[in-house]
Amino acid sequence: MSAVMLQTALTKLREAGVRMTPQRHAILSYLLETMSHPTVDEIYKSLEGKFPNMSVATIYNNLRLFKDVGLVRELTYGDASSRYDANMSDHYHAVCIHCGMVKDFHYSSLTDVEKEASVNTGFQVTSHRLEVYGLCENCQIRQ
Amino acid sequence: MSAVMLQTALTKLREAGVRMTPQRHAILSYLLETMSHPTVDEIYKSLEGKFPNMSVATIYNNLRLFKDVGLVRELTYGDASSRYDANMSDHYHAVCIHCGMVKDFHYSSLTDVEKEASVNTGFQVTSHRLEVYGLCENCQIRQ
DNA sequence: ATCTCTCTTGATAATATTTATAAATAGTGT
DNA sequence: ACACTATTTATAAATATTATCAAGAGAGAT
Repeated sequence: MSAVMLQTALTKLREAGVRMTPQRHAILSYLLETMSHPTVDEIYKSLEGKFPNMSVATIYNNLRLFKDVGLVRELTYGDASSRYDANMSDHYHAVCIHCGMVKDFHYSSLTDVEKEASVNTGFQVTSHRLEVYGLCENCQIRQ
Repeated sequence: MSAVMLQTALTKLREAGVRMTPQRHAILSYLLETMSHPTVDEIYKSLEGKFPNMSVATIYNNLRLFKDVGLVRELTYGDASSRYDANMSDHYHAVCIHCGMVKDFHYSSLTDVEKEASVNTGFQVTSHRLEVYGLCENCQIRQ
């Protein structure tokens, strides 16, 4: 599964005229392998074994690139670090208010909300974001 | 309306044992008067006529206080400044992706989502956040 | 009205995340 | 292998927010 997704992503990048580099490849495959919605710092630490000299700027640059091409989604959390999700399928997130862990869940897409919001506000609505907050299973035990 | 809400808020603070100060009063009443979900900087600029020496730290401190007491809600947007909403009634937000403006809208509360998410993820869900993104009326014209 | 205790303010430094800059490096097509 | 250009690295800068602490000001007791 992951291997196929990586190939698809690489093709997409090639078609977009994006040059492939070892760092770029490593960041992308790490994102596709993990389900953990990592932060920049987590990616940095995970790859410093393979790339001891990699700059954090490289990670930021590539994540923005992947975002622009439509390969990853950025999840922002106020002043806390953003998290990055390479799972572009239709899903939502549950965020732990204690440890920050993010877990996926599915729910029938809220197309009604976008229509309703558009009528109500006059906005030309293009997307929405839904998250639930609470304690993850680990943090429930520890409290 | 606003006057009543201010009284209610002041009572709530007094009951919580919070000391009243001119700055605190000004920030709170400004938040209750405006419907614009202001940032810290906007609050700062709006009040510098009355309080030329007010520190931004004072605004941050008081907003956190109001948040803890349950008088305002913080809306976070990644690396951009947070916005603050003193309307604690049940509603959602439409955010303009061009100018950042936030407009309220109403929608039948998504209690189902929280239940579904809880079952799906094992989280003990306490709240949710829903936002729609798009172009506000002004920015639609200018594009 | 004044005293006193304690909380708050204001000024500034510190922290953290992200972006900008520029020289060195490395892809990729020819 | 060459040359052109994008990318990486290292570092500085920008931005938002929090921490620190001395000075100032509420509010209840006297």
